[in-house]
Amino acid sequence: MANQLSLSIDRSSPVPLYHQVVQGIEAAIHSGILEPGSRLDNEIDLAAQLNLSRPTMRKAMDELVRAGLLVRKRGVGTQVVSSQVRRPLELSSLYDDLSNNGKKPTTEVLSFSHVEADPLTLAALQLPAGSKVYHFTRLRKVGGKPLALMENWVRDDITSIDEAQLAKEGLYAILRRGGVNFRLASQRIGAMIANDYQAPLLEAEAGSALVTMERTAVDDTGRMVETGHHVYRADSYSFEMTLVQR
Amino acid sequence: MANQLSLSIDRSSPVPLYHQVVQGIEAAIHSGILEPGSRLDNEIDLAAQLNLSRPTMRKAMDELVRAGLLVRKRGVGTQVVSSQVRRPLELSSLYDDLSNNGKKPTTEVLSFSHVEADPLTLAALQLPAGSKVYHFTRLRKVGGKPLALMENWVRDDITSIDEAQLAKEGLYAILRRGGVNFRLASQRIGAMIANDYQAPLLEAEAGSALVTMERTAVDDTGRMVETGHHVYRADSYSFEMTLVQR
DNA sequence: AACATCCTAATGTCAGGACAAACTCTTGAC
DNA sequence: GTCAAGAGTTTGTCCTGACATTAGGATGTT
Repeated sequence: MANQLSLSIDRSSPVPLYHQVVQGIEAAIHSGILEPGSRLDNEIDLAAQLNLSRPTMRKAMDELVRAGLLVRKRGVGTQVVSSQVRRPLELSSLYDDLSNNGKKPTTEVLSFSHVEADPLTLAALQLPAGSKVYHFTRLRKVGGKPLALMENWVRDDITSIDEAQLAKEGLYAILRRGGVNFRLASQRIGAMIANDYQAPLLEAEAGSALVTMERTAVDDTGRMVETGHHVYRADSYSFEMTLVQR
Repeated sequence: MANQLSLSIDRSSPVPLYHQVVQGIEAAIHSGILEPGSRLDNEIDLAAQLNLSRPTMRKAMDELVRAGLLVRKRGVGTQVVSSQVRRPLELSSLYDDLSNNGKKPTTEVLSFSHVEADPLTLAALQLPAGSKVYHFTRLRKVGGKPLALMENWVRDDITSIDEAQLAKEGLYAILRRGGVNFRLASQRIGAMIANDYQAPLLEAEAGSALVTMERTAVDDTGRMVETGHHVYRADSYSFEMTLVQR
């Protein structure tokens, strides 16, 4: 049952070999060369076809299994999963998500200040008393229609932020350029009713449904970098994700 | 900087060695033996201390990094992450989540039928025309208070389901006992306003906010097993999750 | 024809080694 | 005193090899 998925591996590339394999198989699945449900060759043959060792091949397949694209069964083989699934929720900003989907988001900075953090923010970011933070609220629109109302607090000892930057690009892009390597974020998603402040800004009726998200992001040194409270129009936004059993 | 985390590895156990290490370190972190921010010994020493090879040790640490408990940096070492983060959203049912938190959920079956699937359900579960499915709605309460209203469709060629079972335990427990090995699920979380049907059942006022979730679950053979539409009282439920950068 | 048993194929686990790349700290030069 | 070069440490990648475990088909027996 040969399944020639003619990938090419570039051994002089700085991209690790197993990651090249991941990208190759991912592309083959998304382009339809590998159909949902079809079986792959066994690991040993695949490794031999690409002149790789089995551990390297396995590491690549491990990632694809984790991502939910492949399913392995001992004694049987490896199959392309029935597809129709989305990528897992990524550690990215709304701005990135929209840009990647070809949309053109615009940002309106409603307020911006550099102030001493209130006790709740100190706790959320685990900062010592008296620390200053950036505090700002933004309104994000897509195609002229309001989508999200975002309030954020960011520690100020990483990179400086100004209002003009925030209007031009996403918060995460600014922070990444400031040297922040995000590692993880914990977030909570819920719902609420639009209040009298939110409704007109989002051009929604008072009493309509909003999706709420609270998030705190941590960088690779363990610092809490950013915390925020966002609300989205429920008729225009929802969170999609894929859960993988481990 | 020795960091004796006296784990014991049982080589005669059927549990893989790397998984024993994962459990051991996980326990050490949760019990506070390994404090947040503390550095672990390097991989080679750790492997030697436990009489393991480096690849085995690395595989264990890979899992912990993926789970967000550890952070590695080349040339520097491995640290316990600042903690305070929750476990990732698991592929589990509401019933399991509540039971694990010590709550005592009760389930009321509002409707139950075994019927031909409508076109939307056929598409969601990728079934051939004319297939029959179980269709039921349930109301879940905790401490006597309504929390969730759940409508589900389940394919009928896996295991039989009856009303009495659904009142006693969670859907996923029934399916797992029927031989289903869940692999992944894709879900969408959003918000809506309680309508006249939902509000009285959830003992909420009409017009109050609800969290909505739509989910389709896939087993290890690639079959779409179950799809459902759930709504939760926004004042009693929200989705918490940890996102890990990869 | 039905059933239990063996065999094969595939993934799962584990070992040991080698070199590359990145970060830190020290040392040295200016 | 400041900056740059280098050494050492630690993780990242990749290889070869071996055996265990499981699923499913083939085989043989009753």
